[in-house]
Amino acid sequence: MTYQSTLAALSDPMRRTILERIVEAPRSVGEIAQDLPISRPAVSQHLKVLKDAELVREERAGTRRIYRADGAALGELRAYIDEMWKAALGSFSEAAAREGQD
Amino acid sequence: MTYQSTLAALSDPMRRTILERIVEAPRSVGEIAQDLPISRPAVSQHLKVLKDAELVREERAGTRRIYRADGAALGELRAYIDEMWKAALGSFSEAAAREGQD
DNA sequence: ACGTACGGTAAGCTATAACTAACATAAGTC
DNA sequence: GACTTATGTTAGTTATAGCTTACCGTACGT
Repeated sequence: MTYQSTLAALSDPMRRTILERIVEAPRSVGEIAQDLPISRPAVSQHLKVLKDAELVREERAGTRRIYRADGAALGELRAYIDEMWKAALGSFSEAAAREGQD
Repeated sequence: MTYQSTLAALSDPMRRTILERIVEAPRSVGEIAQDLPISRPAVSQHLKVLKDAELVREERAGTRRIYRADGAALGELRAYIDEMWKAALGSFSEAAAREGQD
C-alpha cells in the first residue's frame, strides 16, 4: 500500500504538470512557478506533497532548492498497475472467449 | 490526458479495494458491498466513477449487474507511468553519476 | 550588519469528494 | 398486477484539498 501516497499525489493535474517539468529536468521552485497559473506558495505546497510521496527529492543550493525526480515510488506504482493490468486483461479475454463461444 | 479520470478513480483506497475484487473475479454490486464497511449506495457511487473511468464494465444479468474489469484504461495509465518512470530513473542516475564523479 | 532573493508556513476561504438515508426504477415471481 | 430483489439516484452533511494573502526564515552580497 505504499502507492497510496503516490496515486494521491498523481491524481492532481497541476501536480502532474509540476512533476513532468521536474522529470524533464531538475528545477527550482521559482522556475516551476514561473510558467504556471498558480502562486508560488501553491507550488511549494504541491512540492511538499510530491516530496512526501517520494516522487521528488529536494536538493539545497544556496538560497535556492532544486527539485529532482525520484524513480523509486514510480517503480512501485508501476509494478502495482502492471499486476492489475495483466489480471484485468485476463478477465477481459475470458469474457471475449465466452462471447465468441456462445 | 486520458489517464486523468483513471488516476482520480484509483486515488481513493476504497475504490482500489473494489477494483481489486472485480479484477479478481467479476462480481455483482451486492457481493462487493457485502464485505465492505460502507453502504451499498456508496459502492454504487464508486462503481459509477470506475465505470466512467472505463476501468470497469457493467453487464446486466436480470435484476443484477455484474461488473468486470477492463484493461484498456489501465494500459494507458501503465504506459504513462512507464514513460515517467524511465525518465525519472535517467534523472536519478545522472545525479548518482555526478555524485560518484565528485 | 543590512538588504535582497528565494522559498517554506499559517490562516482563512471555497469547492468538492465521500458518505448515509430516503426514494425511484427495473426485472423476475406468484 | 402486486411483491420482492437488486441496484441506481437524489438530498443533505461533513471533512478535506487546493488556492491566495500575509508572514517568517535562511543564505548570499555589499
